[in-house]
Amino acid sequence: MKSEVLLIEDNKLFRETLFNFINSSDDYFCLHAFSSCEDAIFQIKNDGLIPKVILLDIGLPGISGTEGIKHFKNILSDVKIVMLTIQDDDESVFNSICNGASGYLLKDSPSDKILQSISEVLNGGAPMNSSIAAKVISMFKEFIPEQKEYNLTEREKEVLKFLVDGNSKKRIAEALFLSYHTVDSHIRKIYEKLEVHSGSSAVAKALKEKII
Amino acid sequence: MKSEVLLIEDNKLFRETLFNFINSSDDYFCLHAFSSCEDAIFQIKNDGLIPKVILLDIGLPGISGTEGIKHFKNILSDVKIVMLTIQDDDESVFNSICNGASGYLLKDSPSDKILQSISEVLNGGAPMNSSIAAKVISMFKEFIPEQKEYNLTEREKEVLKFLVDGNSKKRIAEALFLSYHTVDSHIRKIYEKLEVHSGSSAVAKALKEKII
DNA sequence: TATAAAACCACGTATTTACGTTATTGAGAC
DNA sequence: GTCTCAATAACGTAAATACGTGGTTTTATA
Repeated sequence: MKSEVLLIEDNKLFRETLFNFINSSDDYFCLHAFSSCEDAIFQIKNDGLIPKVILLDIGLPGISGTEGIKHFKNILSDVKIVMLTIQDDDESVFNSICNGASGYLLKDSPSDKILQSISEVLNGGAPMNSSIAAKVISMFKEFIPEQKEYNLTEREKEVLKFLVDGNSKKRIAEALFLSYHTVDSHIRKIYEKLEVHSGSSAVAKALKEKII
Repeated sequence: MKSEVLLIEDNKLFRETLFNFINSSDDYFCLHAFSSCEDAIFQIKNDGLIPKVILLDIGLPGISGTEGIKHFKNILSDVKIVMLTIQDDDESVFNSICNGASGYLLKDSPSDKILQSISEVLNGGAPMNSSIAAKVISMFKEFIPEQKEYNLTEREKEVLKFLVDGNSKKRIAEALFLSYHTVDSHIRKIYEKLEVHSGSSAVAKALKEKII
């Protein structure tokens, strides 16, 4: 049985071309093609459409593609979303990922790529070309701070974890079967090495710099 | 002029096959193929090889591919690295990205994909198949926790920021020209809303869930 | 085998925190 | 026009914290 694909694209020519192309394929059919998220959301809610895949233009008037993802994920929990994008809109690609899009298809992709992408998202993949992938990697890399080395010992890291989890010295001592004083002295060492003077600061540093 | 590609792969058959294949191509040549990072590093340092691209097996004895990236990036600042990988080693893929690899090539990729990947990394892309891309996205998504809504007021968020920066109530009061008691009462509200009972816990929650 | 480092423990104390309770003022909601 | 909530402020206290200063034992490692 063919899987239903839903298309949302404001450019009439592109929409109709893509619509016809998908319907001429062996594996997919496209019952509806909309020019806005609003229209699509309305129809999904009223007619109970349950598409497997949505091809969603990233730059739409009204509710943008990026925003639309959230709505569609909300009303169609299992739907896979492939963004239709042009090169060079990092911010949108990033936000689309955050909102739960699966794939990224350049609007000028050859038509076989389009069917291939649909098939790939249905198999749990995240199709995107290498240039978009490079952007994704570079954007996400900013979220992974490279950690400085504070030369914490294993024990100190262990205690620090407990601190991060909000435990008091007393509780840590109990959990590790140690005297309160020992925990206290470990924490002093931690403060010294991290150059802080309070538990909160230690926790902040541990989390910000991914020490733990 | 052909671009030099360096190959590091411990499986003899695969190494030689790939070596010959690349050398039969129009655009690239492979002067050297090594079976370990150690060998490659030694030769690069001694013979002054300056490859443009390194095809690097992820699972190598001795210095692993993942670790090797750091060495190669160190001695060859402009080199692009494409990892040769088998499916299902999330951890390695993730670490490779962190260490600066650009592309990911499945070992069973068709040979034209190999040349295409080399060309793509040389053009700044990050070639990878959709299944690896899906893994990359899901791994990185863990670094972007979606924030719950705790309904902190602007003032409370402001105070929380100061807490995260390691300030005591007294200092916060001074900084915001407030009475100690006011700050204290803001912090109580924050604790209540975040459901915590200490500054450390509030800081941890603020950072972990990107409230701030 | 010296010797450094880590892990363990203790006493004391000034300071800070967490939290119970109460209260005034102003802005926006209904 | 009342009512809720944010923001401000205060008093008190038990508990926890940060840190000075001391010590022992174990474990690498030079």
